[in-house]
Amino acid sequence: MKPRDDKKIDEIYKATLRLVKQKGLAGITMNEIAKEAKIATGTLYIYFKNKNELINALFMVCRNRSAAVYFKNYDASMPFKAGLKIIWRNLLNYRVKKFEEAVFVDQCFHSPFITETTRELTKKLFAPLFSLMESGKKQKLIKNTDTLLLLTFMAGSINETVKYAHYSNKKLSKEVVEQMFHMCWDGLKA
Amino acid sequence: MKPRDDKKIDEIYKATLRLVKQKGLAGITMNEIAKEAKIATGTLYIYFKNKNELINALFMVCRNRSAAVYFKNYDASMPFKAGLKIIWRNLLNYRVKKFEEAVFVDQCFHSPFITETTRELTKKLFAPLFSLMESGKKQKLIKNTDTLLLLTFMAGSINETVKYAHYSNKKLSKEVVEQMFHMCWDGLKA
Amino acid sequence: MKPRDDKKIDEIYKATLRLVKQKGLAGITMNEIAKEAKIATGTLYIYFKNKNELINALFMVCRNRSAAVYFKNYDASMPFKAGLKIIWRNLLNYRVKKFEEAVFVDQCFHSPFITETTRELTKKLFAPLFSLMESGKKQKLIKNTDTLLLLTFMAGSINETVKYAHYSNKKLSKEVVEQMFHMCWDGLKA
Amino acid sequence: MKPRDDKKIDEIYKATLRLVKQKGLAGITMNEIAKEAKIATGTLYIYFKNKNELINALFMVCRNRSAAVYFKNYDASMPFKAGLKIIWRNLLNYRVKKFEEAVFVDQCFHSPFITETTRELTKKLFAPLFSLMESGKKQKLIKNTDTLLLLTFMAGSINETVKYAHYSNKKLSKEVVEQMFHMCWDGLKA
DNA sequence: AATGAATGAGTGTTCATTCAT
DNA sequence: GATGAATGAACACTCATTCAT
Repeated sequence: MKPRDDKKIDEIYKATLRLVKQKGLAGITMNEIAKEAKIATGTLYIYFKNKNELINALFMVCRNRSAAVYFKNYDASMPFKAGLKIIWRNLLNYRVKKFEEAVFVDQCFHSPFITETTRELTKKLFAPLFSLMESGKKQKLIKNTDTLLLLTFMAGSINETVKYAHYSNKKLSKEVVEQMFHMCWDGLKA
Repeated sequence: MKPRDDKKIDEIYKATLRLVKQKGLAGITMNEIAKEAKIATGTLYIYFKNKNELINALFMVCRNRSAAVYFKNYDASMPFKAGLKIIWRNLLNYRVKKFEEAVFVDQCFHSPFITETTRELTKKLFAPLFSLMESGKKQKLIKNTDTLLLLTFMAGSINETVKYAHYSNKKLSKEVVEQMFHMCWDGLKA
Repeated sequence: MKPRDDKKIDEIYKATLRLVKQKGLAGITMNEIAKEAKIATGTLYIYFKNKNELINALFMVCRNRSAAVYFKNYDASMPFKAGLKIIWRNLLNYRVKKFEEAVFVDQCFHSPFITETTRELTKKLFAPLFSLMESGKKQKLIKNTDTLLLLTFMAGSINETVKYAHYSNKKLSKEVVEQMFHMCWDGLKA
Repeated sequence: MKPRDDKKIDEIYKATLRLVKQKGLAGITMNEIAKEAKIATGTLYIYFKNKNELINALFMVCRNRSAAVYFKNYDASMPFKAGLKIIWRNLLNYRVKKFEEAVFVDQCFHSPFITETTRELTKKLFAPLFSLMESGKKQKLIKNTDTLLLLTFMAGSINETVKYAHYSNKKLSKEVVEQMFHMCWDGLKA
């Protein structure tokens, strides 16, 4: 017997991400995904019930992966600014290194593929970041503003900057990254 | 091919924007657009050669409209911070009021519909904003960082915040808007 | 404007019947139906939402048509045997002349296409035949057996005979038809 | 290719009959058959070269089985009516007890699966019934009509009645069966 | 022999586009 | 110009069949 191959699932995911980056969610077909993943069309349907489920599954995988990465090297007992910088850097690194995943996730939010339940599950993943900000506020280190607004401010500047860097083919040098964090921190700090 | 029933063209645009917001670029068909615009499918093809051209035309319309709005009430002779605040507010207002347009434009960037030339045309529209930032840097009012990085920082926080507010059904109160600008300014300032 | 063409529906029906007779319900594809009806595949879907609805609609058309034919030249005031003979002959003629329809209807009963509601609607069409048998029983002209059993007996012999004649390429001569009715009548009569 | 695991072949046959009764020949797949028979898809192809051969083999099995049953307890030396009644009853019993087989065989006649040779083989099985009728005619006990017509008349009323009873969920009581034979006999007799 | 994953031609269905009215 | 029926290539998905284990 030929066992089900988990590597194949990964190939499918990779193929999908590559194609979405190239042509957007709007432009992908199941046939293309299969070809890109070097399997037959039918094989796709062994691993995923249909296109919808493939997209949703990949969406959740991306979200989970990113959440896992965000808190790498982070420890809740760190001083606030140090902890924030680590997470900030993780966020940036993730979006730079896994640019395709980031693009895919962004595209999904306004697509008919993502179900409401998938959308909601995603919120739960970022709780630790929320706590960090709350503690920053308590310590009067950052502005006493709505926590989600603070997070959005931080995320927004990262996301947009990474997009800009990617499409203008500029590498984010150490200096630029430091400048970026500097801007972000100045914006947040009390 | 393009007669002057501008009302009809506008209906088509509105219909498209409404649908893209609902279902994403991936999910709309020419038939749906026609139905939503209350015209026949064939009529669509009197006003636009094909789907591609419809999307591209609408993309350019949105970009032009937004560029026009960005510099409302702005005058290059204003003091830097006052000018910046006006533009900043215009940007925010545009994205809040014309949320559908913003979503559409964002979706287009990673779609097979937008041609490279359309993509490039869009850059030219924001020259005045570029100049403003340069002047701010000369006056040592803001950080001496790559101008595009500064712009991206500003735009990113606005975009993400508006999205957050929209999807969480929160209105951006005067206070919140002031706080947002405060964060942005603190981030930029020297 | 090109109006919707009722002739086309008829062409589709005819094509379907022809194909079902040739290859059975199991073997038909929408493409074949379209080709046989000399229209494009997509056109099929203007007139019928999907394969299921096409089959169901045709099923009902056949049943209605047959019900209409069964009672041609029949009048409830006729003497019982005369009336019965007319209906009997109508049944026979229908199944001979519209053999394709009869085959189609038979095939449908055990198919996944026919919905329960379609199946039930069909029962209502044969009420007059039911009344006739009841009256025959009251006049003690035919056996005092369950009416549906009498009807089934009559229908069964007709159906099977027509099939036999068709597949063995035998024409049902006047004499044979008389013999058949004779057998049927002898079977029914008290 | 065909090893002797007769149990497995039997399971496959049973599974097929069950499914055909449920969804018709049109609706079954090899996968479903395998699942219903509790074997792997590939195993199906060890026992049958392809779908066609499976259906044809099952068709022949059904025909042979039925032919065997038809003449149970029958002896050519019996008086005509007694012999006929035995066979008649066997036919009825078979179609009641093996309703699934009967449905399957009926469906096969108009399917692309059954080959012409299979169709022809089937005729040979009913020779004894043919002889019986001929002898009945010689003894002037039954009508002097085409023998196949007489047989068809008999078979038709049985088939249709069993279908009717099955789908209306009525059991055929001893009385009803007697009435049915009475009708059949009256129809046949000289 | 038995398994069920893998295949890809073929299915039902959709949809950008054309065309007769 | 306006309509919406007609088209057929292309899509999502299925399924008879094969094949590696």
